[in-house]
Amino acid sequence: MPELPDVEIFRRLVSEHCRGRVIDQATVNDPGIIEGISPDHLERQLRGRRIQSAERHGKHLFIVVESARALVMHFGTNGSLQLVPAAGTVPEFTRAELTFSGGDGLAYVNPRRLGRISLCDSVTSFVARSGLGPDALDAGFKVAVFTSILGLRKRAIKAVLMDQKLMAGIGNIYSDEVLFQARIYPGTAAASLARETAAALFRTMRETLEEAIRCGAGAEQAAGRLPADFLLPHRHPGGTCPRCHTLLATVKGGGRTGYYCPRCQPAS
DNA sequence: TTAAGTGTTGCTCT
DNA sequence: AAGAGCAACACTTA
Repeated sequence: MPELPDVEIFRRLVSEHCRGRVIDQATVNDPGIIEGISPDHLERQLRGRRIQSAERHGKHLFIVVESARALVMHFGTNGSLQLVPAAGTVPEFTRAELTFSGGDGLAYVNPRRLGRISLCDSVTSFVARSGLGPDALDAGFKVAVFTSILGLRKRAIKAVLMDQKLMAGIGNIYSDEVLFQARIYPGTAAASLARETAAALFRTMRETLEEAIRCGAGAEQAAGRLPADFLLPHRHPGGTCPRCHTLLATVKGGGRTGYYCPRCQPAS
């Protein structure tokens, strides 16, 4: 679930509720979730430090602390971030937790343990080291860059949108959503899209992601608040197109299933 | 009860 | 060398 819009919601949660707070204690409940640093070391690095800001690049969340280092979080397939009130108990599957001086805290919850937490020196160095492409929603990511990325690829447009090394933030769910909104068949070779079609896709991609964020993204309860023409709530076996009610079709690729409307997104 | 499914990594094969 | 396909990771839900 956590793709760009979902992680952006987490970022705003941290920015609104944790910025300026002093980390009283960092607790690692599951050492398997921590990468490149010992839980002990991580706890020592964070204790007593103030949270400066929350940033995001693609599906990665960065909680920047005053030492100028940042806690990097990836949520895997179903992780989330939840505020824990001072008197509250931590949610099930909490793998790590930050406790603030007021007694309340922030829980990193991840049932399937597919996510990762690490520490980095800066967002830019982490992004460079990981080889991540530009954030799909970054203001500096211009349409000309997008079209040139597509123009070089013979792969399916869906695979290109999901490739974090080409651009960061879009996964299986939102690649389906974006292509549905743009009315493009997911298996279309990226390079075969006309320049104007690619430019329109770029705009649709940004609008769709922004709209998802506006609606609260991710969480199941947000599904009801999404625009009526969103594919997301319908992308399951037996689901029908929110526009023309045609039975949705699926396309396999990269070990996952893509949903699309065979009528609105015909294969050319 | 079996299988699919959200993402990433790393490996093999073409 | 790009790109396709697969298994692995752990667990829930249909």
